[in-house]
Amino acid sequence: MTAPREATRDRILEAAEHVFADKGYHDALVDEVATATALSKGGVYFHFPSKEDLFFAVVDRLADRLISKVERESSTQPTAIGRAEAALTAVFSALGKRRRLARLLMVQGYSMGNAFERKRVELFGRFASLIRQRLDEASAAGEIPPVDTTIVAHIWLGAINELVIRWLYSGEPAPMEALPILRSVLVEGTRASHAGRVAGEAGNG
Amino acid sequence: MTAPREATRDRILEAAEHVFADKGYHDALVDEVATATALSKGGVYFHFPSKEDLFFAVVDRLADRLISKVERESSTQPTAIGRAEAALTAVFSALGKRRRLARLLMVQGYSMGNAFERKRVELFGRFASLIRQRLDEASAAGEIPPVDTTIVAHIWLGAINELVIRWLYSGEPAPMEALPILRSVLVEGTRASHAGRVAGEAGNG
DNA sequence: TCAAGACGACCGACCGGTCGGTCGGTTGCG
DNA sequence: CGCAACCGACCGACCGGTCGGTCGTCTTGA
Repeated sequence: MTAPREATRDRILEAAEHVFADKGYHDALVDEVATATALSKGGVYFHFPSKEDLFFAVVDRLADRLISKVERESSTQPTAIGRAEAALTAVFSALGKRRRLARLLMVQGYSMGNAFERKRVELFGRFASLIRQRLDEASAAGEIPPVDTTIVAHIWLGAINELVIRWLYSGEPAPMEALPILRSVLVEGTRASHAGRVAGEAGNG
Repeated sequence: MTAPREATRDRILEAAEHVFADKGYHDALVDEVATATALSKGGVYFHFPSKEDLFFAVVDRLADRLISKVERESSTQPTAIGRAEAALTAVFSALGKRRRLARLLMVQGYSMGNAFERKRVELFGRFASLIRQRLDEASAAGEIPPVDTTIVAHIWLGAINELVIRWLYSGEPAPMEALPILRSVLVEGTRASHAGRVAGEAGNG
């Protein structure tokens, strides 16, 4: 296990994570990643075919970890709405504790330009699904009204996103301070929601 | 009024709006703006000192217009919570009708790199204030609980942001379809919210 | 046992296209 | 004439990606 080959690959990913998080995709130099890995540029290109591939590998790795963590932490709650709320809390506090993770996943990709669109949809789609699945359970269990859970999940995710970015850029409010309000507004709002496509097809996407 | 000087400036801003919205800051070329304005690069640089200044001028111009429009449309409601809801609706549907506006304000700035942070805080802060002011009135009138309206305003704005970006990138759901759910979840959630800094200082931002 | 070759991992100088910005020059209006 | 407005060829820093080469380790076979 961990053949030396994989070990080097991981070191590159680790270094790239730091560099991309600090500088953003565009301003990050492959040479910086190489130096931080104690490798030359050619060495980096031996393991990754392009800067773009390297960036996506970094993002995917972080997203996988975050998603596992959230699934683990939110699975212990007894009620479906409780699991949805736990997922919300887990995503928000994980991002709120690690600036680097948050910067990378929520901000720095855009500097790739329009090539990031696809990845952004996929990435946020995965996060939204985490929440949506729980909301679907809650809806099936009658714990919340039968709204379009995809839209509601994106509303939740968007709220998280904005609070995290604002915290990243301005330092306030501290996530732990904002969390109770976030939870309250979104959970109560979802419980009390009454509009939208109530009947028929909710998941035509 | 509209001295020829200002007229040319406006033509540049108009062209730049298109180019930046399509390509993003980084991938947009000053030469493209010049060509689209039927001007040379030197001509553009006669009116704007740098590409960065030009971009900010475009953003500020659009933000000013959007804010005036929202203020106008949301001021007619009789109740404070009604005005807050109208502001939400106005922002969301304005962005939902004009892809170019939405792309420019919500996405394409990031490709500037970290130099955009400051502007992003300012820009989103202005939009959030639109909502926050109405929430403050609602709070004072006892129409909603005394929560931290700055945080709630950012929750609203974040939800708008995510739904708009998702629509921009994937084409669905159509804003007009999502709006009722958005309104319902956020307004009811704000009405029913109970947690957070209830006492003492709510507006320390 | 050990030279001879093969190979994976890595090096780093270099290439080549790109693009923001400059500047000497031109135009036309008052 | 004089100045504002504009032209467009040119500069030069920048950086992703390439490629011929190196070096240590493994394989082979006599």
